[in-house]
Amino acid sequence: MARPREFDETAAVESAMHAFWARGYEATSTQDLCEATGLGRSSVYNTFTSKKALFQRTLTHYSAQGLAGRKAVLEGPGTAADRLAAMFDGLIDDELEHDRRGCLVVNTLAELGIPDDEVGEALRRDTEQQLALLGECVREGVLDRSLRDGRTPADVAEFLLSTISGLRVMSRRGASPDAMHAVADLALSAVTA
Amino acid sequence: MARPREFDETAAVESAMHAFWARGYEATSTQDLCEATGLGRSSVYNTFTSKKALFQRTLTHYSAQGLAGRKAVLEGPGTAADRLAAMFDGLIDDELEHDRRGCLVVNTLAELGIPDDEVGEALRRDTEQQLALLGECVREGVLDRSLRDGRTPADVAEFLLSTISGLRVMSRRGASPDAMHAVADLALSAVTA
DNA sequence: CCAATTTTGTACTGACCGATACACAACCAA
DNA sequence: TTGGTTGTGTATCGGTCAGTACAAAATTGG
Repeated sequence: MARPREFDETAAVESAMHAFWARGYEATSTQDLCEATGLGRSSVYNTFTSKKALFQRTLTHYSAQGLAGRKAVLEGPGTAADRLAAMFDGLIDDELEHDRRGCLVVNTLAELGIPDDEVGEALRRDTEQQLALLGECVREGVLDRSLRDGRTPADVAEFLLSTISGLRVMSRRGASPDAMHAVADLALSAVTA
Repeated sequence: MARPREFDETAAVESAMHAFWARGYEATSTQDLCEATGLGRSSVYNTFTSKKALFQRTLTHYSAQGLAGRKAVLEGPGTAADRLAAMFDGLIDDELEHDRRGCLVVNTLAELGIPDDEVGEALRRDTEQQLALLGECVREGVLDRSLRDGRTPADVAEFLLSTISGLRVMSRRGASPDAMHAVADLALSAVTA
């Protein structure tokens, strides 16, 4: 047909994701994105149309990646309570490994809220899927008797997601791992049987 | 001595605060700040030195205001558990009244992390004071037997502050008041006797 | 080898960024 | 009234912003 790409599109999205993740949407310039991806301006705009469109791509990429990892933990072995504990441990480890950048979705929600465009849609979709995943785990926990009954799974899922967000913000302000583990433990104590 | 100011400095800080609060630090331009405060560029720079310095002023102003309000609730009447419940109710009402802008401190933490300057110092100071206030309330709750014993007040304070941050993010993504109340209630159930 | 098609590099666009220079207006002390 | 001092308005600074124009380069099917 014509001249082929000289780069891997997914790898470029991944690189752009790290740039946005580290600096936030507004503070990341198109120049930053070129340097992060190694692409020229032409290639960036030819492939991704605009800064916002590329950001939306990175968001959905981040979301899919994060959901897959979380799903692997929440559908793993052990009781639902065990799996939730593992999820929190994983989150804290992740923060320590990734320089306390927080969660791209949480950071974006705080910076932009839910904008009335595709970015907002991506944020909403991620939230819905997180809640669905957590809600399913809660339902399983009621059955395996590791989680308390009495609240709707949806409410407990909201509580867990809120705790996740709280931990992400906590990490962002540099709280100690011990403090974060204590918070996760206290949150778990509210839902375990 | 010389020509007097034609504006109230505190009122200008308050206006700038709302601009930063609504749009975030990076997305708020000096032009926005001039329009929000009603001042000319000269007056802004003559009075506040730089955009960042003005932002730091708005942060400390916001923090002092928020801490005063929270202190009034947490040192009010009733058991410690009652006061914590009132705090959460107040937070949710506040979010609904203020167009789900979240908390300026939480939004800034998510957007900037803890920068190595006076802004970072202001963020740290606010966190410390929030934790101190919450910790004191927890200590009182152990004494009046409305709160569970067994965790250190510092850990419980971290949990409560994390829940507050979580609720702020939750509000930012447009969660329903019912869902937020359910989260606050579940968090309270983890700490009440 | 040649057209057709797409990617790439370079240069550039107008707009806006944060910040400043400077003249002038407005006040106070004397 | 005058001199000193400070606030204000206007015009502007160099730099960077997101985005584009366009020609050269690289590939395919014919």
